[in-house]
Amino acid sequence: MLEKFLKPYDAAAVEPAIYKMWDESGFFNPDKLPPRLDAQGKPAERTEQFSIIMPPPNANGSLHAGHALFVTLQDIMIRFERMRGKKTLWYPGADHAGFETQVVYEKKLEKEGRSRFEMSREQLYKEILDFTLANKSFMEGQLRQLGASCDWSRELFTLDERVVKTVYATFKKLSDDGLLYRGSRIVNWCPKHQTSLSNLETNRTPRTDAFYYFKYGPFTIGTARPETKFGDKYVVMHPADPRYVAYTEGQQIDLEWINGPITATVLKDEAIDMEFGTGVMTITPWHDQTDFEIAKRHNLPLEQVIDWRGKLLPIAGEFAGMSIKDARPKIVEKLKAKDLLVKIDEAYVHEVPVCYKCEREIEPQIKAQWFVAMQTLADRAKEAVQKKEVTILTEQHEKIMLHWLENIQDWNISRQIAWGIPIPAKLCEKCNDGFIDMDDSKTACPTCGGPVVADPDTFDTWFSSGQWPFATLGYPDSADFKTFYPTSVMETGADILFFWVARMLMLGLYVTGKVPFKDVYLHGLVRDAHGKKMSKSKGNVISPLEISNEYGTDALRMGLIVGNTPGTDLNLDPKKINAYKKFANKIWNITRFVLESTQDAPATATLTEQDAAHLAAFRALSQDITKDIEEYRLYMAAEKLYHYLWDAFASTLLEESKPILKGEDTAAKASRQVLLRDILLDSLKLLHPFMPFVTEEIWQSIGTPQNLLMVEHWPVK
RNA sequence: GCGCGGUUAGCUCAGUUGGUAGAGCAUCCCCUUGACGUGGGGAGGGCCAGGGGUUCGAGUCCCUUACCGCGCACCA
Repeated sequence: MLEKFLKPYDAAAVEPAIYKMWDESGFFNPDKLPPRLDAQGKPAERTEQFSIIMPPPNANGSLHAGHALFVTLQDIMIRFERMRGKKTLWYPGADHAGFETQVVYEKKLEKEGRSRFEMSREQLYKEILDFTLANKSFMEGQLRQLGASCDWSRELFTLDERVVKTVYATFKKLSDDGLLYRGSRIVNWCPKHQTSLSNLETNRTPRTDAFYYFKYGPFTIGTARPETKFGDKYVVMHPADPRYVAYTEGQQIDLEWINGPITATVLKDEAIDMEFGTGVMTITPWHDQTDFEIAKRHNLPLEQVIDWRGKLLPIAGEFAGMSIKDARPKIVEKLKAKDLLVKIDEAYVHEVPVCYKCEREIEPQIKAQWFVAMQTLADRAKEAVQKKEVTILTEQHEKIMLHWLENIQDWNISRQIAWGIPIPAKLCEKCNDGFIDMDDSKTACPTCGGPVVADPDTFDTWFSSGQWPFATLGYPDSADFKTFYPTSVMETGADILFFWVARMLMLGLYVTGKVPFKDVYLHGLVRDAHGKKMSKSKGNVISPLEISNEYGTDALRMGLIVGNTPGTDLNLDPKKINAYKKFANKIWNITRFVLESTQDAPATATLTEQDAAHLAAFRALSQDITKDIEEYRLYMAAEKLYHYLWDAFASTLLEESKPILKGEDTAAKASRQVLLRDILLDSLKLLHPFMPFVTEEIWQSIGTPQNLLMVEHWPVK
């Protein structure tokens, strides 16, 4: 009887040593996994592969509960398949997380009273790189604490040269295939962060604003944004609107406007909603998507009214240089003084796009950017989903994905930030054209021969992240790519279904011709005990590392798994974690009892009829659990193990065993001893993917064969 | 506007292909029985949101209503 089982299980004391043992075994690396013993007991090669590419955590902060959840889910899958004899690769990485990290760093600068706009690009890049690399190693330590059995020898950073090369090759391929274009379009401009953003990086928030009605010659126009109206010289109405049949396309009308008399031109366009406002509007093509499209259709001039910082330009006359907020009431005041104000609707509820990071209102601006034409890519991805080349868990998310793919829009992949992969392109200073320059060799514009400068922009992080599965595995030639692509499962948060999963699917299919993963397992958000979203400002953030320290990583993992169905949110309650801490101790004590009771046990025995039935029931349960894991019902498998061990094994079987073990019937006693020992050993195997530390610790202590439990054979064929 | 979910015990949630409901926490009672008091044994508590339908049988499938939530979208 080992001394250590006389004391309660102390997770914090054993976990680091256990992890070290696994790590040093080399078995996280699929190339170093030990051979399997075949039916004849001979070593055999692992022929089937199983691979997961880890969603690379952002190297800009501490791991949060969502990270702990993905580590747990993926580690369970990997450990399960490794024990089942597959060649398992779990590929770890770290994400530079372009915009996200730059925002984090900018906040840090702000606290220090500094600003990115006061430093050179190079300086900013260098500082963020140092910051990121420091965080990266910190974060890796945390992944280890959570038990991640990933292959550290392969770890890749999203700014590593291999990734950049892959990304450049894809950029070039898109261009060669005519799927890439540079164009001046309306982009989502964040005046705080000074960059354009993709549609996914903006949120819409409902707001109540004033809606103004102004006299515009013979018309009354409605607007929520008087500050954009300075250059409005076109007045538009629906061609079928009976109220305005008297006016004809191209008709010119002299009228008094904000800063004096102007000549306005009448346009008819079907984009106008006759029901809205007065059915007449003036257009500001530089700052509105709809207006921009109308302007394009009618070939109208474009003029910027608001600058990149959100201040009015000289076109605004006396209001030039003012912020929107300051200018708006003054403009309205002036129009009122000129008797051009008709009325104000104070309770106009609409939704305005805001930057998803700073929540500042997005200012639509026209800017030349690189765009990827998405329709072809999306069509292929849609086909892959419909033909089940890739299976998305859950069906609900599959529908959401298809819906998104069907309504795909072109993707602006340029960002005006320093922290990212530079776009390998040059811009002409004369004709403003942009062109790809992969080897940085072009010195003149191929269109007009003008002088060129390097494109100062970087790629949207998701453009490179979208290529992560084949970038990590070394497309097209490496052995890893040939062995492990397509990967088995992509396990990630449902919240990045479009940002990441859809892009990986589209780009993976486009570049490699194959889906990047066969199954997609999406997890929901980890919320606090009451279902509230965790946030620093609410003060309800639960740190997985603290939980792990207090209750043990195994308990944390169980708390994250039991009751957590794919695609739905999970409430993390420390009380629940505590229940699984007790469970770890329960297993510890079960072991103690079995060890004490089986010291004089024979190696084998003929099972009594009753014991054979117990064993059969356990075998049936083991098969059930195996099937549950295969079909991604990890929550069911974990709960079944919990109940079997606590209720069936400990409370019932062990209690029932006490008289038998003390009894006179030696055959019955031997049978029961063998039964208890065998079930315990197999239970440890079944439980290992879920609670790797306590099971390995016990395995090492009672050590039948001196192997790591991590690479033992799964007890179900 | 279009699309997608949820509504099960006091609280937070499970319930795999339809076969008369489960967990954790909370509540109440009993137990210093040598594996474990981080325990053991037991109890209470649910017309599974309302209504309709399919079925021998529905929490589970279909329709509908109400409430809550989420995603997408260029209404000035």
